[in-house]
Amino acid sequence: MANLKQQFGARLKLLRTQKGITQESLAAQTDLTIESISNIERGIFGPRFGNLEKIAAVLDIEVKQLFDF
Amino acid sequence: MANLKQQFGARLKLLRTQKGITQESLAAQTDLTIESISNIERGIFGPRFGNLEKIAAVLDIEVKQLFDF
DNA sequence: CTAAAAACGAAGTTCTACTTGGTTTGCTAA
DNA sequence: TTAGCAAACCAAGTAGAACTTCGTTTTTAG
Repeated sequence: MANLKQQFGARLKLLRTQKGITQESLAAQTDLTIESISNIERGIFGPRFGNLEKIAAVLDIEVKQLFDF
Repeated sequence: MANLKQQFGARLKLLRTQKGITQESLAAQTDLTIESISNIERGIFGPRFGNLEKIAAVLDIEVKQLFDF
């Protein structure tokens, strides 16, 4: 796969769907918009460190697992 | 340890020193300034995804290892 | 079929990574 | 002592990516 953003996005999408939660739910719990979650999952941009923490917390995983690909 | 930036910075510093390379050398190879590397290692800010890739490449490790703490 | 979930686009805003320039501290060795 | 290197530190400015908003379209699931 091309770049880190895309790999990260695909990994996030997988982990999110495995948890059975929607983009909307993840957005609400991270104080992001659904569009931002969508953009992150599609590799349009990578989240900031603060949001990395929030995302991992909502998914109840460690940050490093988001990069485990 | 407090937050992700600080944990990441400490981890980066450890991996860099283990490789025996200076902040200046890392900065040059990543097209960042030495001050930016210093700020990252001190947890002042977290690098963008593009620079995450560069840093991991210079250290010859996978990105996830930078979050392995 | 239909409704929900998500992709997608464009344009604007906000945030913070990153820079620049400089001073200071700590370490090591001559 | 002195020199020299590595890195901490600080303040202020810039750049650009993250993030938003609004709207439309497509995909997926029931």
